Amino acid sequence: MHIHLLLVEDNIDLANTVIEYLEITGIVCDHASNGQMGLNLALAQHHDVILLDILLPRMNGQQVCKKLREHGNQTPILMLSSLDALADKLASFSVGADDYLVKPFELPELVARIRALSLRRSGQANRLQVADLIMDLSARKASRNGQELHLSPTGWTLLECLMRASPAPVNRERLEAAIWGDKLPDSNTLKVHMHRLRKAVDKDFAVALIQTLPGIGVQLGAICAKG
Amino acid sequence: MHIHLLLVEDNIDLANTVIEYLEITGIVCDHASNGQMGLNLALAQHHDVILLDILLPRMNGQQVCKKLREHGNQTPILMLSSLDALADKLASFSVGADDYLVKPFELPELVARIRALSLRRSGQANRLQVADLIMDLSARKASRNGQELHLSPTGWTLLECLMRASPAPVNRERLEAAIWGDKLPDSNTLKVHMHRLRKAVDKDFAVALIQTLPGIGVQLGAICAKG
DNA sequence: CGGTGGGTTAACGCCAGGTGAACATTGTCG
DNA sequence: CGACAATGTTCACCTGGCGTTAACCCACCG
Repeated sequence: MHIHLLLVEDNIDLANTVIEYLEITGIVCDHASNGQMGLNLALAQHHDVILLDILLPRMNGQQVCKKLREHGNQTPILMLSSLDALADKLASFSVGADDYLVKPFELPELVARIRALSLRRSGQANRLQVADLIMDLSARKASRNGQELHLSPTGWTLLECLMRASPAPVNRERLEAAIWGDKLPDSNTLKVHMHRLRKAVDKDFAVALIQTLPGIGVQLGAICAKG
Repeated sequence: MHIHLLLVEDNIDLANTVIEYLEITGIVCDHASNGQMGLNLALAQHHDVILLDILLPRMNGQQVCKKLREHGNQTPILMLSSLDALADKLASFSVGADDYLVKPFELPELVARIRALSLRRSGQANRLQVADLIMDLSARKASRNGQELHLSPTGWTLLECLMRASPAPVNRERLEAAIWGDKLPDSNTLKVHMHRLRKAVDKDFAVALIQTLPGIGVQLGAICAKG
C-alpha cells in the first residue's frame, strides 16, 4: 500500500532531495513550488499526507493550511520550517496542522512522522469475516450479505468467539468461559443463546453457517446447505 | 469538552509542573510514575492521549507503547524524552508512537500537540460531518439537512464527542467524562441530556442518527429507518 | 425402551435506559 | 432590583430488552 504525498516547497534543491529519498522508501510524491499551486493541487486530488513549508511564495504555509481546512479537507498536514519559534508552531497548530518539524531535519525522522500521520487517519477498520458474514468490531455492527444483524451483547460475544476460532470448532466450555468467565450459571442458558444466535445469523439465509458437531462443539463456516 | 490524559513520568517535579499546567488549560490528567503502572492504567481505562516518558523504572516507554498496541489499544501516544538521538525517535515511531517531543520543551507546544492528537480528525478547525448532520466548529453551529439545530452547551459537547467517535459507539463513562471531567453529578443527568439531544437531532427526521446499543453505549451514524 | 445431548418455546423478573415535569442556577435586560 | 429565559440538575415513573429458568420435544444409541 503506497503512501501518496504532496510536498509544497519552493527550495528546489531541498525538494528534490526530499522527494528522491521518499520515493526510495516507497512514498509517491506530488510537488508544488508555491502556496497557491499547493492549495490547488491539494484540493484537486487526494493525498494521504501533505508536507507544507511555511515560507512560500504567493501564499504561506499557514494560510494554505487554513484554507484547506475551511474547505473541509482533513488530510494530515506536517509543517516544515526553519522557524523554531514557539509562536510559529502554535500558529500552525491553531490553523489545523498535525505536526511540525524544524529544518534541518533528518530524513528518516521525516519518514517516520509521515507514516505515523498516514496510519492514524487510515481508519483502522477492525473487522472479522467468515464467508458473507462480516463483523465490524469498531462500529460494533454485524451483517450478512449486506443485511445488518441484530445481536444482543451475549450474542455478539458468542459470535465473536466463533469467528475468531473459525473454521475450528469451539467446545461448550470455551463458549461458556467467553461469556461468563469463571462463574457459570446453571441450567441450559447457553443453549438458548445459541438458538437465538442461530435465528439471527442463519434464519433468513439458504446456507447455515453455524453447525454443531455433536460431542465436539459448535463450528462456524463449514459450507453446507440447510436440510 | 474535556481532554482526558495519562502522563507516565517518573520525575515527580516535572510531572507536577506538567500536570499543573495542563489542568489549567482544562485537560484532566491521570498520572503513573513507572512503566508497569502506566501500562495497567492505560489498559484499565480510556484516555484521549497518553504522554510517555522513555526512561522509566520497571518498563521503558517504548515497551509500554509496544504492549499497548499489541493489546489493540489505539490511543494516540506522544513520547517525551531527553534523548534527541535519531535512533530513539525511529524506535519509538516503529513501536506505534504518534509523536515525539524532546525535553526540555515548552508547555504551550506540548498542549498544541496534545490537542492535535486528541482531535481525531485533528486541527480541521472547521467541520465535522456524519451523514447529513454537520457541525461547524468555528461558528459553533450545527445543522441537519440544512436545517439549523438548537443545542445547549452540554448538548453540543455531547454531540461533538459522538461525532468524533463515529461510527464507533461511545460508552456512558466516556460521555460523562467529556462533559464533567472528574466530578460527575449523581442521578441520571446524562440520560436527560441525551434525551434532549435526541429531540434536537432526530425529532424532525425520518432517519434516527443517534442509537443506543444496550450495555455498550451510544452510537452516531447507524443508518436505520425509525420504527 | 429409557438415557443423553441437543433444540425449541414460552414465561418471568430485573434493570438500563427513556420520559416528562419540577426545581435550581445563572445571566440578561428593562 | 425583579422578571424572564435558558440551561443544568433532580426526581418519580414507565418501558422494553435481555438474561435466565424451566418444561417439553426430538433423534440417536445402548
